[in-house]
Amino acid sequence: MINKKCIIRLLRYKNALHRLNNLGFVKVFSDNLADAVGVTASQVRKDFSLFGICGHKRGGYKIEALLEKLNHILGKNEQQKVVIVGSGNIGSALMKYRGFEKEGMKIAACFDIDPAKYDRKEGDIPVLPLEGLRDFVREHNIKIGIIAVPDIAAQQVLDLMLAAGIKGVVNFAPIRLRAASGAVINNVNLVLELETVIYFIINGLEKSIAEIHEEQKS
Amino acid sequence: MINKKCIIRLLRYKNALHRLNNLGFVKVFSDNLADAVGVTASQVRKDFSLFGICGHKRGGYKIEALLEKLNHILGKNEQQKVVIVGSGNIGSALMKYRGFEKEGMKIAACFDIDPAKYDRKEGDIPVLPLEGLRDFVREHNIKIGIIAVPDIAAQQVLDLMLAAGIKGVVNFAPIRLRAASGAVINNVNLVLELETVIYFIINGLEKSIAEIHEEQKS
DNA sequence: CAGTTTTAGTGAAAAAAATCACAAAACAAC
DNA sequence: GTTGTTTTGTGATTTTTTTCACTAAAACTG
Repeated sequence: MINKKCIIRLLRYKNALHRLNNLGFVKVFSDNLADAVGVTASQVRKDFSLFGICGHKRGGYKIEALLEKLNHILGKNEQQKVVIVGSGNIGSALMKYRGFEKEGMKIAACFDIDPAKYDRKEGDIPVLPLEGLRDFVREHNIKIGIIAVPDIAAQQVLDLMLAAGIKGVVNFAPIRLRAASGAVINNVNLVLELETVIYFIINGLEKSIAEIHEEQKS
Repeated sequence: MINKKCIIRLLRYKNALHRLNNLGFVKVFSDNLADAVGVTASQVRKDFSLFGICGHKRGGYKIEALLEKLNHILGKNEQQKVVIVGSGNIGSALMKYRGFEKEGMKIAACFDIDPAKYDRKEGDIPVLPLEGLRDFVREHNIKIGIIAVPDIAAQQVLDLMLAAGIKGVVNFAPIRLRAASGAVINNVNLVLELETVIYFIINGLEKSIAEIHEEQKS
């Protein structure tokens, strides 16, 4: 009964709660959260019920307490270190993107095969030769990697990562990578995200579908 | 019975077929495709069945014919023009990303409020003042937009886009935007993609979940 | 304090999605 | 041309996910 989709919704609730919290709100009702995340109020309550989270009849949920519970369920936020492989467009955008830090993730380094990309300047996130991946990952005990290389190289990079000891990967190459047993792979295909929207628009299905909602991970 | 998820799978099949085609293959079996896309062979056949696509018993599917049928169902590939709003990390990465062109999409222009970002050099994708969005969209009859601005500005940008006549949006700001009726919004939350992987790793659920697979669009 | 309203919590029901299982067609081998 | 094998196509079944419908607690109202 407790499944991927449910976990993903919990993560979304958490994010939404964060935002509400920063805005100074103290409590929420199931339908506020539902709204923020794009599901029904029933769904929110059922999800919480599944994890034994309970609020107050007529009083909703205390945001702070709720966040605490969610953090507990989702695994407390010790900062996770992440490496990126591929310092092209997407890789370097992710390197510079501030959003990860905010949520307690740190990009420890980026790796590339192109010496022109190398960067060891103090203050920058280092861009290092791919050969160093294995040692770096081991030394820093890194579990999570991001693949931002062309599709042709993606499988090879994945193999390297897994060999180095990485356990979870977000793959931005437009090819589905398969998880070896014991690893988690989340394939994110940017082109597909756009194509999906295009499909619904050119086929005039706007009416029927206000929201496309799905996730793809592996 | 014909739903979003199914459409998304069709798009994936199409992408996979493209790849196989380029590799010189001429026919596929349902299980090849299943493999490439990460579903079961039954699923592939059922999806095809739903759209009246049929192959040859024992002979599988001719890739070329299949692609043609899929293109027909998914709306023939006339090149779609797209605008981006936000010329920051993600926006400029997407601008430079070659993957869109390959699939018949063209980034017509990018818009920003920061004059330092403006770029009208011949050969580059132009980066223009946000004020010009409305006219540009109308003039070029653009239906699809990408939001790559900070969360705080996202809703405002969406409103602008919709007012200009854009019908479908991919939103990279880490906040869920709601579709006005008649519009399609696909929220892509990069941080969440990473968080999801982290969750499954730190909770040691690798065994149970080889693949996280879902999409979220709105 | 009795009545009214609001909102959580949850088992039951419904809907949606995926899988199974098997018939039918196509081809191969002999 | 009979037998055996492979692979599609699809109705039936199962599983999963979502929604419904109702109870009960809490908080207001006057």
